[in-house]
Order: sequence, then structure tokens, then C-alpha cells
Amino acid sequence: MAPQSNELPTVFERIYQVVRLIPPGRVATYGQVAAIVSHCGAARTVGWALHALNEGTDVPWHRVINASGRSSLPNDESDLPTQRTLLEEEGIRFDSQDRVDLAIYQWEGLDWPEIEDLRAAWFQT
DNA sequence: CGTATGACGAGCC
DNA sequence: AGGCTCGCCATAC
Repeated sequence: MAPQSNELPTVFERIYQVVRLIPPGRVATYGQVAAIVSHCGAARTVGWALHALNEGTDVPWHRVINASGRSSLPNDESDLPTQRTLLEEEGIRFDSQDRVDLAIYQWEGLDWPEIEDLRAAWFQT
């Protein structure tokens, strides 16, 4: 959803759009999302975008973890469910070192034509 | 407008 | 395998 009708979506909005495509029970890495959004070194920006979300968001931020298979969130002292809990509720298992097996759970991503479609809309090419 | 700061990641020990 | 360094890039200030 663009802020103004004739304005291109911001980087954050493009990131959110991609994260919404991650199916339940799967995870993606920050770098993986960044690659689809076409900012190959911008994994940190994905983290920044997710950090900016508020509680009631419809963006499944918890499905994005780091390339080591771990949650990158600092220890939150809130009562909200942790990222791990949210993922476990979707059937994802963590190993004894708090790691997700990416070989099993990583989202396969998008096919090239789908990526092209997204970018065409984003950049009006 | 320069600097600092991240929910990162690849490469090297 | 695990820790460190350095590069990345959009924001914040």
C-alpha cells in the first residue's frame, strides 16, 4: 500500500510486502528478503524495517531470522510472546542451541517471474 | 549535510 | 564450529 496514489512504495513498504509472502511454518533470512527487494547488501535495512513495526501489524515479522538460523531480537522483557514461541506455534522446531534448521524450514523464496512482477510494480518499469 | 547506528552477512582466521 | 572484522544501506540526529 503506497502512501500516496502516485508515489512509489518506500523501501520499508516493499520489505513488508515481501515478508507477508512468507508462508506460516517457514522462515526467511534478512538477506533473503533484501535480495528480493533488490538491495543486495541491505540485510540490516530489513531488520530496521521490521524493528519499526508496531504490535498490531499484519506483517509476519517473526518469520524472519538471521542467516545462522537464530532470532536476532534482543531479550525483551515484555509479556508479548517471543519470536521463538510464535514460530513454535507454527510447528517450527528449535535445536538445543536455539537454532532453526534452515535446510528444513527456509522459505524457498520467489521464482524469477514473480520477482520481476513485483519490481515492475515498484519501479514502474 | 556528515556521523552514528542497527532484529545483517560473507569471509577469514 | 564459533568469534572477529569489515562492508552494506536506510534512517536518526
